[in-house]
Amino acid sequence: MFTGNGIGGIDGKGRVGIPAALRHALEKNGDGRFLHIALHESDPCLVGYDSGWSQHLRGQLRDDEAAARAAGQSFDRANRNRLAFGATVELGYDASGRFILPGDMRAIAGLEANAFFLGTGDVFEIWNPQTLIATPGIDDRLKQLVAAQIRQREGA
Amino acid sequence: MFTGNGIGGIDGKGRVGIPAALRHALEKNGDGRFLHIALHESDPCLVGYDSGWSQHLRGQLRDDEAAARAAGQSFDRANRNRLAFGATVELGYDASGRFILPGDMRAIAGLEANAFFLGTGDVFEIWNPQTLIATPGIDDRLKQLVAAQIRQREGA
DNA sequence: AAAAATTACCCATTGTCGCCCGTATTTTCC
DNA sequence: GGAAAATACGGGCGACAATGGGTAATTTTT
Repeated sequence: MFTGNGIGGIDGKGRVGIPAALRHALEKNGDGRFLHIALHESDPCLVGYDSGWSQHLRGQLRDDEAAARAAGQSFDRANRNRLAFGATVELGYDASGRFILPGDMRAIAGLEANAFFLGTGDVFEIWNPQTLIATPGIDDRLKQLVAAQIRQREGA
Repeated sequence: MFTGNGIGGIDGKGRVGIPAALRHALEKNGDGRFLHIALHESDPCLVGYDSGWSQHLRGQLRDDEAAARAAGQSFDRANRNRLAFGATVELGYDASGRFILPGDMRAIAGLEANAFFLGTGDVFEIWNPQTLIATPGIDDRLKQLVAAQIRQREGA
């Protein structure tokens, strides 16, 4: 379970630090120091999860296909798999919880100096804080939370 | 399992480099430095896989046919088999992961200077990046990934 | 059969990535 | 409040990925 939130810095070498709260959840369910990063379905951010959840996702994909077939519906396997496997990467992180994000993913999420990590239960999201604040439809209290953390970080 | 994606360059001698992420998957399941290349059944790209998967293909086709029958859809077995078994080649690649694509296959996929490799689970696809972006029905997020990688590669 | 082209294999260079260590700052616990 | 642990961050170094070029063996052509 991924709960809580936090800001991880991005250094000059492009290394992104995972806040401790979420890192502990990763190490609990995954094996080794690996995490999976995918594109978010609808919002301009990334999604992260452990290898255990990744296997769960694959099983779900299989079940979905079987269900669609049983119901006589069409199932676009090619495109589902392209997203599920192609637009997902497995990355290793070092002992202090930093991983290197591929440049293309970093560009899509618009990540620069800071990355805001947000636990959402099964997975967590990675945002550019400014982008989150600028995105409509997100609860104001959450935005205030992000703004406060940014202020605190830059104040110090 | 083929996951992730990447761009492999095509040099003046026609050698295509396999990105490391997918190459590792190849070496895990295949024996020796060989890969199988086939034509994609519906899209203007190529399909690649290891020698282990080539043995599973027969069963996969059977399952597909049964599923199509059950769903009341048509299934052109003759042509599926022609594609799956006739239009494939086994190629060797060198120690740094490069192979030489036969001219006809290269022409069909419209490959020029760059080849975009896309993992889709059991197999991976090889695209001309421009073609992928121009092909309808493919998720926008994937197209953004490709575009970002091309930009990054040519920017540097 | 000789010459030319093609292919497979090998070596060298460059740049990047992954891993490790040291250090400063914060948090926790006694 | 002080000690100890944990977190976060910067830098260095080795390994590997990517790319270019060269050479020998095989095939094709003349």
